[in-house]
Amino acid sequence: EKQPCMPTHPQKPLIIKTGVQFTTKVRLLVKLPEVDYQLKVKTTFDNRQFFILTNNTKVMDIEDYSNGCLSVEFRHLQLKEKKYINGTKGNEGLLSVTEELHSLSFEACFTVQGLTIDLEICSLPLVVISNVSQLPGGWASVMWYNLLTDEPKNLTFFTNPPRANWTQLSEVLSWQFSAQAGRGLDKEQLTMLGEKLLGHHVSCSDYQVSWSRFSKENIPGKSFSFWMWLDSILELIKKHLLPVWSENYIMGFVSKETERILLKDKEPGTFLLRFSESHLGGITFTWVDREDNGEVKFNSVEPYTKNRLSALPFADIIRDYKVISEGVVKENPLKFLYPNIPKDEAFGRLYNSPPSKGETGNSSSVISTPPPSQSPEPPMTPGEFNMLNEHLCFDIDSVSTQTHTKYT
Amino acid sequence: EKQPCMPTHPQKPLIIKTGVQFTTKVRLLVKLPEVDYQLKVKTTFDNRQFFILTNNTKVMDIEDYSNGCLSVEFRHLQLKEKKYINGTKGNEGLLSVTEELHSLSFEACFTVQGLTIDLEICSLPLVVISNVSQLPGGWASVMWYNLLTDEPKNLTFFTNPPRANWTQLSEVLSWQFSAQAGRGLDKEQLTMLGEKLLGHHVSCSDYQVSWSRFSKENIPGKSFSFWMWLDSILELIKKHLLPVWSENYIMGFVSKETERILLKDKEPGTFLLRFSESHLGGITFTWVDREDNGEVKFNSVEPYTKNRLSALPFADIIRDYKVISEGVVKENPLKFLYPNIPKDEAFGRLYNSPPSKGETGNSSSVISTPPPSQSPEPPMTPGEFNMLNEHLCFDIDSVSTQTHTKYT
DNA sequence: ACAGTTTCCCGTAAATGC
DNA sequence: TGCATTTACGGGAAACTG
Repeated sequence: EKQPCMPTHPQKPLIIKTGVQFTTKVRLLVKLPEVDYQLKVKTTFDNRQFFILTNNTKVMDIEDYSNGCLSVEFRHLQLKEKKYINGTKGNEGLLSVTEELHSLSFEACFTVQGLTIDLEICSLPLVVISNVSQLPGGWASVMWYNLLTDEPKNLTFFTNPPRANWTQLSEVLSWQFSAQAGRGLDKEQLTMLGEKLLGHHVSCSDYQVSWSRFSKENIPGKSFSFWMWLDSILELIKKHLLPVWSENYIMGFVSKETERILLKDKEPGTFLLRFSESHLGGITFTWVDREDNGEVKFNSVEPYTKNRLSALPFADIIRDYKVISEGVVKENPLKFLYPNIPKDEAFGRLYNSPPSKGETGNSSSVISTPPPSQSPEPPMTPGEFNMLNEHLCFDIDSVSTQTHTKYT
Repeated sequence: EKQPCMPTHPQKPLIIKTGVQFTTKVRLLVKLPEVDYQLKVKTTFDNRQFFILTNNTKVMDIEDYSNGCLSVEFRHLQLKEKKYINGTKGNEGLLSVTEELHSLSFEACFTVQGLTIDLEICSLPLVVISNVSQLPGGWASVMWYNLLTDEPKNLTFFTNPPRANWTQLSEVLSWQFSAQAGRGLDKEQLTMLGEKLLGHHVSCSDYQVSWSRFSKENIPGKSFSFWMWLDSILELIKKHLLPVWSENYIMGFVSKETERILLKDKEPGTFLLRFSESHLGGITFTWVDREDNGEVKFNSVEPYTKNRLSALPFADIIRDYKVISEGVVKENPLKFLYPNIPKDEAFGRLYNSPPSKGETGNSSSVISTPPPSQSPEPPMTPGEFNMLNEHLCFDIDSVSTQTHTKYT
């Protein structure tokens, strides 16, 4: 048999894609008095809509490392959709796929001292998707559930999802960046996000955000929701901007107005990096310049998307950027990363390829001090997050209402 | 049932990837006297190594358009490898996967006028692969087989594959470019290829090329074979250079020496486009320049690969190319496409995006006359090629030795 | 250890279904 | 018809296997 094959989407547990292998583990916390026969556990999925393609029964084993408690790990489980479920779908058609919550159940039956014990336990709510394009939507659901309820198993949560306080939500968002991209969001960045989501109410009081506003309805004038937009940025960072982001060189979330306010009094050639608000997964830079008549001028480039960034890393783009106007090539207009860090001091050690053939650009390796990192407390702590990441992990006796005991 | 889902790799018939759907069709050319019952056909694959996952039995139908002859089209067929075939693999382990030839068989049995007729027919040799990365190798096999034998079914062809005359082979190669990229190869291009493959013997006589030299052994000093290299170029053209190639603006196959001979007496700024010989799927340009002291100088860029070309189309790269040396930006050094076509006249109408922000570059749309196209006769004509492309198509009575008749 | 081969699965495009 | 969802499969990478 094969070995590792981690669960689906290592960064996003509790989301299972049909046809893709996942792993789950059950541990029996109560110590059974001398169960000398093999304790079989059976996993089943949901009620109607999906089923487990692969072998779903295994025998519990003593965990070698810990104190002899029994556990089973199911590997290579795979979900498939049931076809022809007499007409209607399992869940009411009002919810989107990523709002439908499912659960994995584990059953075991054994006899101790004349008692037949029937254990059943089921997982936290799971989201099932059929394509990775549904992953952001699924993850939005997991976050919302996690943030707003303590119920271990409320599969109808999204029929009437509660609102979230912006304070709580912003912590979750910062945590996403922290856990996935190595650096959370600071107050200013969160303020911009809050205003984007709620208008300028944020400052007044602790406003509430609806589920729909967060991840279902489109941002006015755009063709994507707030979360889709934010997640596209997270993905861009993960794939192409990790060092630049974790060094805190990307201000990222700044409105155009704020950007101008920040830049206008700065040295010409001062620039900052921000994420595109009009396109998914784009990053751009804006620099300030002074006209001959002394007037302040702002310039930006078309956002760079993953396509362009996979051809040339962002740091190199910054190093090599040139403006050519009216047939004259000017020198690189990017001089100081806001507020006033000389470009090469900030990006020097992030440059990758040598400057493109015959290019200017100083690639000396000035080492910049990594700025101090600090993170707020999130609703889901990084420890919890990591644990979830490890496996979908359940402890049988922790959900005691699920344990039925009957007498022989 | 679903509809189109063409066979695997539309451009490369006779290659089937496991787990990917393909289509095949059988037609009964003899007109049967009044067969009033349903004529069932069964498809089977090979003997040992693979099997057809999906439904493999269908009833023949009268083709609506033609003259009432019977045919079946199998759709959504899928191949899967048989596991545990008692120790050894089906074919001797000496051959690589792409050299193992397989066949699809069709069987039908019916009774006419007291005779039980047992029809069996089988396909041309097929190559089975498990990953698209094996496609070039598989296609090499198909070409070699097609070029060097007329036997309809010699599954052991590659245990001792014959050599090919360079004259024949070069026609096949040109045909690949013609069929897949819209323009074949001219004499000069083929000469360069011949020399690459055989050293400088080509000119002397009609040299023979071994199968191994063509697609198995690496080019000296490289980590890929001749065909892998050539096919990587074909793929690059198909994906990123189609218009430029079909307009004949890519000389492509020129040795560095020839390149210098061609360019040295030309106007400074004359450039030509050639494919990288050191890396798979790369294209570069070389231009001639004159130093202050009058000495001729040649410059080239690092090859552009699919990654870079998917970020910016090649024509735009040529338009926007600038050299920056010692802090001074010079104007675009590319002036005339060899021999003497003004750059914008050649590429003008192929420019895509507007020149990058504040860029020079004349994007006026000068229409260039498409150069006359001429193609040599190939071993496999384009008509034949297209027919193969349509479906794997067999006519039952065309392989009469496969028809067994027995009496009741 | 390693090369040839297969498996895995993301991400895009196309097909399907509602 | 249009949108939500699923299926298809190329392509890169990891896993497997002799």
